[in-house]
Amino acid sequence: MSNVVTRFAPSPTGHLHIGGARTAIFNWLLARHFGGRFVLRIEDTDTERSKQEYTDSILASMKWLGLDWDGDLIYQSERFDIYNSYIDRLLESGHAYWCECPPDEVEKMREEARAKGLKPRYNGRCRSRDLGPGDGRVVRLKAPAEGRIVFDDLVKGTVAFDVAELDDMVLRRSDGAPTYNLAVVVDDATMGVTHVLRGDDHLSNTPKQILLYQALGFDLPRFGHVPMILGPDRKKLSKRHGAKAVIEYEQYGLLPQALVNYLVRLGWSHGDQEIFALEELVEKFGTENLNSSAAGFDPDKLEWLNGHYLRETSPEELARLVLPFVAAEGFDVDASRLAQLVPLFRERANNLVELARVMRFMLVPAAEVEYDAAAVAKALTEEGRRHVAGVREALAALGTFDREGCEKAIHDYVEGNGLKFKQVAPAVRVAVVGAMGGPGLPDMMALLGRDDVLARLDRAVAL
RNA sequence: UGGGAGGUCGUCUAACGGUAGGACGGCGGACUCUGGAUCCGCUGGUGGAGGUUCGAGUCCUCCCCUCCCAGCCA
Repeated sequence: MSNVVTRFAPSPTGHLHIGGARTAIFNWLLARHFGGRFVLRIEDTDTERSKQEYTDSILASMKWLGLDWDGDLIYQSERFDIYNSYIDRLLESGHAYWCECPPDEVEKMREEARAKGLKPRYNGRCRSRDLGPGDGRVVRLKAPAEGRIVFDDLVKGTVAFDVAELDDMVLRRSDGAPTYNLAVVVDDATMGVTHVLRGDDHLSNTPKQILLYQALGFDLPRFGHVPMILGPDRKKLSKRHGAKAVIEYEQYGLLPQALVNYLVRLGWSHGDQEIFALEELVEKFGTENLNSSAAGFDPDKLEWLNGHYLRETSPEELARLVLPFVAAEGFDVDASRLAQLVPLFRERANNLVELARVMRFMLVPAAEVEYDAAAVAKALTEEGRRHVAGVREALAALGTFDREGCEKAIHDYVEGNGLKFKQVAPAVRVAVVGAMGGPGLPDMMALLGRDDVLARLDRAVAL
């Protein structure tokens, strides 16, 4: 057992989005690569915004992605006593103090600083007043007056901050609840977390947290700050860029391995390789090739990758996966039937919703086939219907109704009438499936069976 | 405004200071029914200006642009 411990610490204030998912994947891979532990911790210290429905959604998405965690799920809201005991220690050792300045007064200090072109922050008014506990009071860190904090970031290299830039952040709110920076330090230290991979929106929090590590006498973990995911236009990612929550990708018919592969490749590389199985990622992943510049989300590449995985999945597995999507279209089909269909149809879809859709004409009875008007106008002319009738007779006479037989029957009609396949096939195709597109005609016929095909051809002739 | 992080084809990502390549996308071709599959080809880039060097995407300086932080949110 390695001593590497990583964690993913989402706040249940929304569904898991791709930025968070990528962070989770990176941490999971690092732990698994080194045979270490991966901890899942729900950071619900903001009791107003945290919701159980989001916790449930996040857990479901983690499971869908295949990111299993070690040990019990941890909720910060259950550990307030622990955090507060550490805050008390900081008070005793002189690293923290009580402050009675209310939020609106602190905001005035910020405005004054802004007016002077300085950083907007708390000005330290209660710092030397030696106040004790009291209603409405908070506890603040007594940050050092001077110095530099330098650390070696796994992604960004050496990063330095001047302590003078930090203010005396709140550690305990006036309602007694601990704040994020205190809780995260206490948790990571007491859980033995060795590596903290997170978004670089927390880069500026790192010097504050290092001050806490030092004041509490904890060993520092290795920090790695991965860039935010942007839109393709390099602006902050939003829905207008096509970004969705993980649960929405699941509903959209994405395969988890495609999303994992795509997100890993968005900020990490292993030479020119694009496709990675999960086991391969576990084997090859490391922090060395994590990219320090922000990447833009590309829905087209994600779509292409998902199509690749659709084609790589076994027919039986794919049938099982697409079954709920077929059911959502209103069809009652068993998985063994779908396992026959999906090898043909997966070439024409890039996600499970599409796969269910492109197969639909194979799932309805002959009498309910919907005809595409443009296709009918183009192919089922009088001449076209004559061809359909002729092919119908050849098919009816077949001894064995299989793919080869169907192909031969069409060819026999074609050659017997001095025609070309392409003069006959479009009409037959529209007659059988109602549209111009789709897999090979003989293949589909064989899967529909003689009676169904003849009924479809008869119906088209009668149009 | 102050602090921090970044900038290679449209997007992702390679390139010991030594030939800027791969993938997706786009365009074209092949595939003797259709084609969202498959195969082949083309297109397309180092933000700008200086400097160091035999040689710079790579090192240095300035300018420009983007992102993040500056809640008693996380």
